Amino acid sequence: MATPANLTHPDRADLNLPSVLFALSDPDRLEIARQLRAGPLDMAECALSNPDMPKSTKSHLMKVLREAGVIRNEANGRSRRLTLRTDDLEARFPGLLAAVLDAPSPD
Amino acid sequence: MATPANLTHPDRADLNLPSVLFALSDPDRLEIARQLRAGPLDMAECALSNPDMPKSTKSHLMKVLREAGVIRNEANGRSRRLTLRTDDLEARFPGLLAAVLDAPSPD
DNA sequence: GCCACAGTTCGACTTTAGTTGAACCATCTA
DNA sequence: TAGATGGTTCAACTAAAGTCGAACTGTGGC
Repeated sequence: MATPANLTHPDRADLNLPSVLFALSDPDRLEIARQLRAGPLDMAECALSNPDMPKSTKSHLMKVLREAGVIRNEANGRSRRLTLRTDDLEARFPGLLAAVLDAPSPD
Repeated sequence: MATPANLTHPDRADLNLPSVLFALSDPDRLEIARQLRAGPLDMAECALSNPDMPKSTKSHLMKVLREAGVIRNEANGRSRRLTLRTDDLEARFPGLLAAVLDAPSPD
């Protein structure tokens, strides 16, 4: 199996619209994407609605975003560097990311 | 219960981003939204990937789109008139609908 | 080396979403 | 007003997604 240190990421050409929309259709995952808009963050810096969320659950959220191609998740010392795949998403789905992240939510 | 003839639709102000993204994250539902882009259609005119889909399943797809506020579903004689809520979506989530419907999909 | 740390993965479980036949409800037509 | 038509709703089931403790892995500090 893939070692935890080397996670797989879909190629830009393989980004799939339904998967991206699904990944962003969860309030927690959407919030993560919004936080990453200003630049990469280490995983521990990513604040969620529920600060007591178990790390396995948080890791799962990241997995869904990563497998959809919304974020990159790379080893960074003992931590994890999370990066929004802005360029890839813009190239494949022009205007989509901005429209989603700029949209009012929850209200 | 609400009679089949009078379905409820969320107000523009109540449109919720995660619900809209979720509704559009299914290939069949996305396809329906795309078909409605050119203008309203009667339900029977809406062609799906699987032409043998049971009507209860098709009705369910419409329900998800309607409850998310993506489409209107109104009585039209013995049929149903489906309308994309373009203006409401644009007002609440500017650029989102166009970005989604213009995006390449499945490839 | 050993240990603490930050995160991933696994496995079992709960929850939510999708699927479908059957019953039902309006509407149109004869 | 009876029957056919086009759809919704219900109920029961299947499938998929979320949750989270426990075990595991790579890294850094001592």
